[in-house]
Amino acid sequence: METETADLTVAVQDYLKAIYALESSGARVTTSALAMRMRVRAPSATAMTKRLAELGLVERRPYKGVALTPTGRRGALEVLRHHRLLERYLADRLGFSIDEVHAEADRLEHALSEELEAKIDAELGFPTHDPHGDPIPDRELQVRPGDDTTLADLEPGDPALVSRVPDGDPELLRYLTELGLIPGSSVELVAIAPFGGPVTVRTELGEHAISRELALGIEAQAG
Amino acid sequence: METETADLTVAVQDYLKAIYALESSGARVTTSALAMRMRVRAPSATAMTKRLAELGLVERRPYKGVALTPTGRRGALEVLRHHRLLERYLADRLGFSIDEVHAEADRLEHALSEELEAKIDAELGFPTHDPHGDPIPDRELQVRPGDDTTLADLEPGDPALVSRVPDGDPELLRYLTELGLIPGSSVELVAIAPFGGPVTVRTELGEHAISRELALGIEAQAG
DNA sequence: GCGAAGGTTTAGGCATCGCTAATTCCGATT
DNA sequence: AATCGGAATTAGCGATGCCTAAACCTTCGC
Repeated sequence: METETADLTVAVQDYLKAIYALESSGARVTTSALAMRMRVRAPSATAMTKRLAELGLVERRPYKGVALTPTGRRGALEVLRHHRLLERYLADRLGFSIDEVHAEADRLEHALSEELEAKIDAELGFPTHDPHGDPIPDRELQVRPGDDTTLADLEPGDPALVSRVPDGDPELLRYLTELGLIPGSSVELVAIAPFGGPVTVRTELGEHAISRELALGIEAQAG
Repeated sequence: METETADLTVAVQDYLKAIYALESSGARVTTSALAMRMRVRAPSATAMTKRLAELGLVERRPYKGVALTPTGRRGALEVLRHHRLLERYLADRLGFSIDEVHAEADRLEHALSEELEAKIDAELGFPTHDPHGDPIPDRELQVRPGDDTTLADLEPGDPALVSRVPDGDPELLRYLTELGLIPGSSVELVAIAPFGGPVTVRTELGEHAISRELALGIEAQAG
């Protein structure tokens, strides 16, 4: 009897998602990082990593951190697929804006059956990316990697298209919407100030200066 | 600070829904009836009715049963509205069949935000009934009453339209689908056998005999 | 190499929601 | 009116998942 993702509690699924995200960002998955992301105290995170280890979902090294097992990774990707498909659906079919979809999807993702997942996938024409530009794992849970070119990597004057923005912060997403810096928008680098200074870009909505860190969080590709 | 439906736990919302259904069916809401419907043991139901009473959602008379307070009824109707709107949406927009929508909606109803509820409602054109013919409480949580005419109340030869079928039992709903006895189908009473015997009806899919009890569970109106 | 600082874990609790076993209550029958 | 059967409740427990307080480990700076 295999552990089915559907049988995992909501909390377990949320932790898997968080651990996957932390692993993806390259950092070691420490108790404190996990607790921070889950908005939970450290002892709660410790307790949960023990449970995850018992369930065979993570490899746990006390005082060092955790790493997803293949089973754990599969669970995380399943939840991620649900989440991103829902975001795409809410944006395309129900008129939600890019800053609203994340919170809605967080609520719905755990209540999605495999049948509904499949129907939504088909109805949308098997989309590959969510409204923030994050890749949607396919039915085999394969994820296409992004190409990692950020606004700060562009050459001045080269036309490009925004392909990915940070998800999860509605304030930021509303700000980026005002700037015309959401996936699909055309953008052109104007200047990058030295010494880690701001990055100036021109979009359909005008010229804007944004911080270097923000620019590094926005991906774009030539086009 | 009022108790918001959204703050109620999933279990509490499910109990409210069950109590509302039992009250609607006219029966006294006893511990055992509630436990049966919730697929839970009696002591669990007792414990929960205590919690509901503390939350001001039911009036509890030990050894007698419970009755929803106005607040409790509001909570139940809110969940019911979510449930039936979702059923309508799943059937109309995602191609689910009438026997599948109930289980899906049961999972999704607790994860529905007020915003998503409103968008679905508008997208569907403010529907008044779910696919089984059950009325959807409107935004003010008002429920239009059905007119209670069942197949067994028809006069032989009178044309009628099926308006409501029992929800929740997929097997039964597949059977009714095969018979052409789902909401919107035209139907005509052929005969009612005496002594509580079967009821024979003609639908677009032919002539069928069904039990008296089932006929009493299917509503139809002249047309 | 040692000790302080900070991150991690253990210990002990609380809320929710289910269970079984045992007890109590209600009402119907005699 | 007493009794008996079935329904309802109480008692006590387990799993999940959060918390605070206290103890513990690791590591970094000296």
